[in-house]
Amino acid sequence: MATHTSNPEYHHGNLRQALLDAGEKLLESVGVDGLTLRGLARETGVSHAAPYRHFADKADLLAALAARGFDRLARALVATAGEHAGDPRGEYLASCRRYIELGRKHPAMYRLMFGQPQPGVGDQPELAAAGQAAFDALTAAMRRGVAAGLYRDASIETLAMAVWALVHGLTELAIAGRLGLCGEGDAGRLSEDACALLLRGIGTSRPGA
Amino acid sequence: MATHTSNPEYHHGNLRQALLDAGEKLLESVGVDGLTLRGLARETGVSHAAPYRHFADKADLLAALAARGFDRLARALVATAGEHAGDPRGEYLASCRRYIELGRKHPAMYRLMFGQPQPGVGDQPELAAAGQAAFDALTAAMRRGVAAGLYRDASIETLAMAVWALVHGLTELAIAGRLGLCGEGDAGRLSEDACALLLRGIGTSRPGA
DNA sequence: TGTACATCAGTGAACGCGCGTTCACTGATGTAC
DNA sequence: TGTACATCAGTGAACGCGCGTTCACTGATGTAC
Repeated sequence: MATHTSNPEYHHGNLRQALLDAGEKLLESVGVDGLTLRGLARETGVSHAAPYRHFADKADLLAALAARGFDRLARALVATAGEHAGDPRGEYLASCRRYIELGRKHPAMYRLMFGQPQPGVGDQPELAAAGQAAFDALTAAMRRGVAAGLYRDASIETLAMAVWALVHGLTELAIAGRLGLCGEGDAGRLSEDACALLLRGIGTSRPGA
Repeated sequence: MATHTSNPEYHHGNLRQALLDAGEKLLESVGVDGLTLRGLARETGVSHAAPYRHFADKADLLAALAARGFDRLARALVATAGEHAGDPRGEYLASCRRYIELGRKHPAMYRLMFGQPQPGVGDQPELAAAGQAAFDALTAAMRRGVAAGLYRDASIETLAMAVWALVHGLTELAIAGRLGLCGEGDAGRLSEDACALLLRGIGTSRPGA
């Protein structure tokens, strides 16, 4: 029952979490392709064999990392919903903004989540569940919008996928440095405008036009 | 002036093209991460040092490969425009469809084009030009639509980026196997509907609603 | 038409590298008595 | 409270691997005379 923090050298106590924390940091500094199990152990101050106590192999570690990313995304969407209860239009715009910001802030993590950098990553049930939860958060938001009469009567799946694809595309293009190729290029404004245009398309109202 | 095809064993004649051809094939069978210079040489039936006659290093080869992808994309968009001259709405829908199909057919190539798999790939001017050409094709299409009164008076950049982000997002999600998570999941129909919804948002007309 | 030579495109041996993974081990921890 | 022991988490040496890249070379080609 005693806490495990007595000796920070040996019997680390929470190596699994520490590895995932370091993994997120390394991911951003060195990219998905540069992330190695050995580098991760180095960063964590542990022998290169230690991670194998907590992860079956590299793909397993990567999947756990990606699952973390989806968790964070889902939580961000749920939080945004809470901040805009009863205002589905505000929720829509804020959710889009938040989604894109999150991806741009952690580009390597975002790409890990949606890439299949290593064969086998997709097989992990923990990862699949986390991804599904993030999509469910988005679907729930669309459902609220339909109930409130914000969106027209297309199927929820179609609405959710259209929105997801747009914000995903904006995020990926921003990460790739291709948002605003024409020069003026305020990527943030472009994203906002694009999301507003889609809202016009999926919405019932005819705001200012 | 004589053709170089006399001896297929030595003095290959067109190794550069052959390497790029093999590169496209390998890309699809083995993925970006699995593509190696040595594997490429093997596939082409040439020693592993031979590619260095034609490419400075691996990043250079990858950049040339990605440039090819953008070339094809640009040409597909231009061809689609030709097939729908005077019908901007038809052009919009056909272009979206064609874009997504092309990406789904060559997922690894598509990801190479928009990823930064190796540091330095983005520095290649040939690649930058090819990417710009593809985007220009899309921008030109939007300009025609505005001239024809199809789209409202948002800036061309905003219109083009909104469309690009949506088709890019749809393509990436499809590649990642995340289009149609809800089960019914006809990814093709979802894509069509999403593009039509955006058209409603960017368009001037109020078709059937 | 024939020979000498410069040029060019490939060859194959070799380099060093860091990786993922395994394995026998050892040090720390907590529990049973 | 004190000792014996099972369990667990980490260590460090070792494995084989395939990679990107270099280099001195050789075989083929085309041109000058």
